[in-house]
Amino acid sequence: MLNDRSPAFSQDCNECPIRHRAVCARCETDELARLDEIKYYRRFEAGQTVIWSGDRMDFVGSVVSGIATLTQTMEDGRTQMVGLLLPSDFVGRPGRNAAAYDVTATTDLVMCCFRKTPFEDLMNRTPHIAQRLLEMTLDELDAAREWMLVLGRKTAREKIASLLSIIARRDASINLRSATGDVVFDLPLTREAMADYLGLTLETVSRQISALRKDGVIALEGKRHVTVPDMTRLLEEAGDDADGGVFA
Amino acid sequence: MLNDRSPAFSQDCNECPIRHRAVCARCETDELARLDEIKYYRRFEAGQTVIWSGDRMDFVGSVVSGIATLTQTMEDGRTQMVGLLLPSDFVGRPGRNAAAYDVTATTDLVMCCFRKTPFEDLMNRTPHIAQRLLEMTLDELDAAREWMLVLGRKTAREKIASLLSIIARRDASINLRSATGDVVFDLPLTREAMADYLGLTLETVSRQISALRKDGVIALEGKRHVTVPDMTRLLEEAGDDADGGVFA
DNA sequence: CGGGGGGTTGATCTCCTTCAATCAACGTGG
DNA sequence: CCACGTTGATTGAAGGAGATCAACCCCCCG
Repeated sequence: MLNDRSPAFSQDCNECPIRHRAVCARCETDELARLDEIKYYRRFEAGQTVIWSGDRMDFVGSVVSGIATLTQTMEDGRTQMVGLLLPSDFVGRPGRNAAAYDVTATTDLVMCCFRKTPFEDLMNRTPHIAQRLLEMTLDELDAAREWMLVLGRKTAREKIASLLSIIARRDASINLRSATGDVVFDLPLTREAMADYLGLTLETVSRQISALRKDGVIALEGKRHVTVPDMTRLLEEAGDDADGGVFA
Repeated sequence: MLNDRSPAFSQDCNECPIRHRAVCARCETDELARLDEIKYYRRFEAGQTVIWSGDRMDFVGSVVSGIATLTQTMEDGRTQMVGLLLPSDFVGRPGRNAAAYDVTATTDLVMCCFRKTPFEDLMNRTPHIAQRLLEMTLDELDAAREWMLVLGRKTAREKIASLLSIIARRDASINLRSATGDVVFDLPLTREAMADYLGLTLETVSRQISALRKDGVIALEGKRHVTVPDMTRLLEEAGDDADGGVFA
């Protein structure tokens, strides 16, 4: 049961915060109207499972607000996060009946869902949707490949720095730079989730974050609130080219 | 310069070995004709670079025969393979001008290339191409995510077993099972390329292959020719569910 | 014959995991 | 209000999987 404090979201596409970035981004008014007919909102509390790998999936949808993760689990319990879903990201695969991964809400989550079969039909008749979905899927593929470099070749310290860079960059548009020019954000993940993301143990994550703090690369208030005094320095620590990005 | 032994491939789509699996898989005769107008074949020798990351890319295309790799490199030289391109796989991203990865031929390679701008135009007018490309991209994304689990959470031995399983499975359709039911194939990669694939060093690759041989999981003739007496055993070693696959 | 590319094997080192104790923040019930 | 349990995080000590450095082999080719 959701708590009473959750705001009553408008489901009007015109007021939708992800209107211009989600699968529906390129849709015209009439196309939007047809999507509207098959859509419904769903809410999940932090920690709740959206769907289990292998489960029948009768919807696809977009993250409207909050954060969700895609994870894979081996029989012996080892888990690896394979996707981090932020607002506007798409969940589900047209043409597939069962979920391929566990999807979990890591914060309170609102999703705009479409019944799968009608969505598939509509997609086949609406190039604007298919085009946008292709574009988004190609972006995700690039992100996954970037991530493969992180997982395969970076040290624990570089992995942490990479993750912090990604989070900082991802909501850079929305986000806060303090008056002094520092980059400031909250970690949306627990240490354990970060470990699952990076292929590490939560202890190593904790140690490396402490190390980055001691070395002045980041500052922490509480466990989650991060300040980056020098973004270039953080990018160097990540082993990335320290240029060309939003923060150059 | 290509050697004289390379066969003179027909460029007739009707005789194309990847006709039913590549981007053009769903095309009707007339659509195929239009693709034919903007296509040309290119050949590369084993070891040759198809394109460097960052280079201008004025074509996209399909692998017709041979194997290519997608790799990413850090400034200090660490490299990670992020894609393995087999016949029918697609190279390049519509809408992007520069290559995002190094593409290298690991065997002699034949590609069916399309001039990029005309291809993009055609794609926008031909849902059959866009649909197929979406499907292929989603498959690649799944493969990349599978790979992330391998990179992030598996041991060196499991990584090798996983790679062998993938190779065995990938050309299972084409491939050879000996009279005794053994699965038999040739490794298309050097030890170093395997290491770049798996986020290991080539020494570790060599050791783990030797270990699997000593333990009877695989048999080797020469360095590259592999026999798998018991596919289920190999899948167990890979840490995968030992069922549901082609070899079940 | 020499040389080089690809591969194997050995010895040592190190970074990360594993196991474990401790802590802070928070909620709950007596 | 305080004891208690829980959850998320930090820190320490010990061990191990894989990296690193190095020697050597095999085979092909000029």
